Amino acid sequence: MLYLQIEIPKSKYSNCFRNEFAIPVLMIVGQNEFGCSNFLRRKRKWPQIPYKGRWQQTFNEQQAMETLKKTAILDESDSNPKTHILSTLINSFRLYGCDTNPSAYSFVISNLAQRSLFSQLPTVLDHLENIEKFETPERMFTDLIRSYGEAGMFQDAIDIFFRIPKFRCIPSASSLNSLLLVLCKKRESLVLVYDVLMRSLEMKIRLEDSTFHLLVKALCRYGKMSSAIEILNLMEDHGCIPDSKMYSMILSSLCKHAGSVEVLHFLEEMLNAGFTPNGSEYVGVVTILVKEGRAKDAFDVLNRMKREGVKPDIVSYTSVLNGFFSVGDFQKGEQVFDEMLVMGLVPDPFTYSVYINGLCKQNNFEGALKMLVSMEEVGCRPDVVTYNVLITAFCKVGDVGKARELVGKMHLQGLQGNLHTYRILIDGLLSAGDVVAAFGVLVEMLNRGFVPRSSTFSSMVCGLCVCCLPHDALQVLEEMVKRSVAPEARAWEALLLSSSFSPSCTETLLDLEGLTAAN
DNA sequence: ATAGGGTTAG
Repeated sequence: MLYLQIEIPKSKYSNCFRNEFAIPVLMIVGQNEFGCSNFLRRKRKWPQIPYKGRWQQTFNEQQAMETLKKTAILDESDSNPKTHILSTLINSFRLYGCDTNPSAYSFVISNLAQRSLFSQLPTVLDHLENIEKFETPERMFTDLIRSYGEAGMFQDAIDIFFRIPKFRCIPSASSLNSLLLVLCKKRESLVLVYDVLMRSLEMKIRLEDSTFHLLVKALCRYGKMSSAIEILNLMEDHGCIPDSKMYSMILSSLCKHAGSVEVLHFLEEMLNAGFTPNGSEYVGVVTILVKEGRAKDAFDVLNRMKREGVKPDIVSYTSVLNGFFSVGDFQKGEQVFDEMLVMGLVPDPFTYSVYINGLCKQNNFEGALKMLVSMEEVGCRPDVVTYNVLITAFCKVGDVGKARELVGKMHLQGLQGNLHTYRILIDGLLSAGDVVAAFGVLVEMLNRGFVPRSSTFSSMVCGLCVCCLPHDALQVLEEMVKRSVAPEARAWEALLLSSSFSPSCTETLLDLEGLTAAN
């Protein structure tokens, strides 16, 4: 049915309806059983025609709702409305001679919640509970619980949930879920979940897959992994079946929040349940094994992937490669690298950085530089990390000349150094005793907005003092204080010693020390 | 289908 609202002059038809507003009259157009003219002619006969009674009742209820909504809107602009919205609700429906209905209460409750007028809710709810006779739709409570949650009123959310039966409504998993979602929003309210679940079971609410799903999701988010697994195992008792998504969530979260033992154990459980992790979930497993120095086990997982029909990608190979190199098993690393190529995988800058780092660790600098050239030859552009790896290696062996050369090469390729580049280079130059060059790089670093570590700053101060440049040293110290980096004791000592000949320096120094102490 | 997941330093 298509409805069209038009305004009819009040004087002519004001007896149609008991409405003090300008009355919008519903004209029915298109296909309907009344027709426009019938509608107006038969208006007085409606009460006598029983089969049209329902239509009229609906119509009156609509009119009452309109009045209620209009008044509510008027009240919204009024900062201090005179009447309680419950009175408006009752009056609007009384005006049209019809009974209040669930939609009216839904409107009033969501209206109050939207306007954060929670203090008015108890009156409305009491009336709904004690005076009304209709069965309240559960939807009203799920919405209200969500609103309480958004307002941080967790206890009210809990209270209304347990009060649902008093409103002639049988609570199901949907209102339980809405309450659980509220309680899972904050870590502190998680402790209330258990009690709510127990009481829900007493109320004979049937837990659904969705209930377990949201609980597992929340527990994973907070890293409460043993609880998440416990919930997963509880599902069967309630006639629910975990899906692959839940296993995936737990596996990925375990990689973040637990150790490799738990991860491997759960991986077995997941596979036994008939679910296969996807590529990135496997990467997580490989990565945690590598992080714990279990390169061999990581490699086993790689082979496990192949057996499960998941092709290991460049990321998992790079991780395993890194695993073998970081435990010093270079032979196995080389083997993995070759296997990766055989598998048709194309190394990317990550892979090359790891590989070059491995070569450097073996002191094979020639090989590392060759690798840099060959990656470029195959069209893989080295990135900042690739250069940082090489710069670190050359700084470590004291070849700062080569390190600076690499920085130059990097710049030529349009690559800017990052925070690490500067830290590595300055530390390297200072260890090599090239204080002046280090000072130059430090100035550039500060100009680019990077903040050196306290140790770098302090070494710089000491270095400048040794070179009899106390004024520059003092300047560096000032820059530190400006950036809230606390100087190490050796920096103060070096400066105090070297500035003992210059009273003005000492004065500035004491001021700075006071400033630092105040911080 | 996509991206992101994997690298240095400490």
